[in-house]
Amino acid sequence: MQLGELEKQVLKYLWKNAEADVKQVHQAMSQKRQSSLNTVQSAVERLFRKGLLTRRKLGHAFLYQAKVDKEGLISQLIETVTNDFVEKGESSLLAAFSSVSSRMDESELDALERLIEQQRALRKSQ
Amino acid sequence: MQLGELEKQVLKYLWKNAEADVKQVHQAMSQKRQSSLNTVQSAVERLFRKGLLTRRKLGHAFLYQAKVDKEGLISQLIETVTNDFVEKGESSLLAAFSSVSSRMDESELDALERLIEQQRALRKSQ
DNA sequence: ATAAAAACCGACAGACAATCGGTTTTTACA
DNA sequence: TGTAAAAACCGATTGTCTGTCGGTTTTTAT
Repeated sequence: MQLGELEKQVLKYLWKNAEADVKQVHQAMSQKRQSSLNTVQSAVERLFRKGLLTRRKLGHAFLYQAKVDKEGLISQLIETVTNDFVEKGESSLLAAFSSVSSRMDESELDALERLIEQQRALRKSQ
Repeated sequence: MQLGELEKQVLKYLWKNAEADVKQVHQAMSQKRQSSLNTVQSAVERLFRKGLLTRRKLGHAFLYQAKVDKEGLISQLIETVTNDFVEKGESSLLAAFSSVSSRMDESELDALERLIEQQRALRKSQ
């Protein structure tokens, strides 16, 4: 999946603000760029068509909401860019990890290990 | 960085075959697609301009070689797709990891942990 | 010197994001 | 219930990037 700059900004906004209509998104975007309302409308609709947003009608406007969270999207993007380089049968996420691990320094490896433990603890408790 | 299908295939070929000229690459590509020699030439040059290949003249042809290995490229791609979603100061690689870890199952977590240990062992021995 | 081989140049088509003007649809309410 | 305003939707344009090649220039072996 291919995301443009404006689309990413919209997503980031919707991760911080649970629901918003196009007007609000446009308002927020105008901090960083001066896109017209229509431009923002297009970007939001593109994201909706891509399945990254949900929406519901409230009054006369749609309220849009992020359908995937940041972590989910990043995972998805990683799988996308990784997939083509992974033999079938192999987990592309794991392959990605092994690609990256050699580029990490000691402290990052430590942090990563802690992450794994955290993840395990989280599962035990549920 | 944005890579097309043909470009990816060229890279994969050059990872398996240390050095090759355009003719050889074209030869290899013709297994999977019937691009003209010129088309392959363009793709190879684009990769060269992107800094993903090196080359040296041998006889009357350039011999091209992958400059990054598969792991390096994947890391780079992950950083690219991740960067925009990561607060500055935060390691985007680590952020990517934490995004993905919650999508992994037990066995993948185990495998990941083994990878970390492997990585550490590798470092101690060098 | 020259012919063959390879590199290089330029052009075009097809995706896709950003952009926005203009039209249609919807809805609140006078 | 007719209408104005708001929002959605449509269509067109621009710019970037990949795939695609034809044609020209450069290089090199003989």
